Amino acid sequence: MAEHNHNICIEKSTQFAQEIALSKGKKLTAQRLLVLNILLSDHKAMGAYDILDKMRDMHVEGQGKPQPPTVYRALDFLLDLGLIHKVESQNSFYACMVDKSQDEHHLAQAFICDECGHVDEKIARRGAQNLFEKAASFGFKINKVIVECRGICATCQAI
Amino acid sequence: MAEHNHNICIEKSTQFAQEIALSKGKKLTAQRLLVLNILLSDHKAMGAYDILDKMRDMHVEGQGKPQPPTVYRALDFLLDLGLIHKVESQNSFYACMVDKSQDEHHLAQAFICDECGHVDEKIARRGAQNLFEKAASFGFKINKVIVECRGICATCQAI
DNA sequence: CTAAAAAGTGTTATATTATAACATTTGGAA
DNA sequence: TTCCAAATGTTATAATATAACACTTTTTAG
Repeated sequence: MAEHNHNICIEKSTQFAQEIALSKGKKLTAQRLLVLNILLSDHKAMGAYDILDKMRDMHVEGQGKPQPPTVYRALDFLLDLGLIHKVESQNSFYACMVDKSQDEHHLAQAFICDECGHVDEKIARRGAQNLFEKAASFGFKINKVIVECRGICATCQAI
Repeated sequence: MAEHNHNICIEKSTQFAQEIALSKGKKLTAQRLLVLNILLSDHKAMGAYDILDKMRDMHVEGQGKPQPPTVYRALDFLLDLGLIHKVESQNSFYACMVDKSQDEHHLAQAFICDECGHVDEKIARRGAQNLFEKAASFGFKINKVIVECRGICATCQAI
């Protein structure tokens, strides 16, 4: 992965998350940042209860352990801001990889490895345009598009 | 909907279902046909438990009422044969609308109305090709593609 | 500054979606 | 006809997600 400096990736994502939250009058609280950082720690899709387990592992003595609503609230918040996305076909979540300062309303295509869970996210301008045109041809008004490619990543094929 | 004769649609779908099951050495039993017919009765996506409720409504006295595994088994069977598809983004199922005798390995694009649940299914040749090429460019091997467009159908917009 | 409102969090319980495990029945093949 | 494989019935439970309400913290208006 010569092209991906992950420290910079995390730093930039966290910083951008702060900015976008502020710009929408929202607060990126400690809990929300924790969930984001768990998802940023590698580019793998994780289930809500896996995230919850990580939060519990990290939890400070003397406090109750986090419960499902805690993680789902943070996930909802991050989804709203577009900082993470859901893999609908496996009920998992991953940190968005697109620099949204460049491209706020993109059609994301997720390429999810069924071996290791790694997610690559690409932008599809032409693909989005085609879908919107096709929908318009029979009067359908699209609100949201989901494109998920399930398969095996290059790394896992090499193993 | 001048273009869609639904009686013919159901008849053809049921007949084709029989053929494809036979050709794969499988049996389209009464239960499986019941689930398929429930989904064919209109082109709406339904949850597994909604289907189960319909099966229970129809159930004959003197027998136990069907349980969740019953409907999930039938759904799995029909999914395997490509006779139905799952809407991953809402855990629902709909009867496939494509004439698969013409086009067995298509990339299906589902257009799901969030008002009425109606599903239109289109085939995307070019879209599929673009996705496979893009995946190949970074060594990703696609096994399955999910494309779901959520929005409002022409009929519901007119209301 | 302070009271009231709003946003966020903690906690318990429960809803929704899906499957495991094992017993029983059915429909053909040997 | 007996045996095998496929299908079904049944009970229990796993996995995913949210409702509801109490409490705390932050923001805002006066």
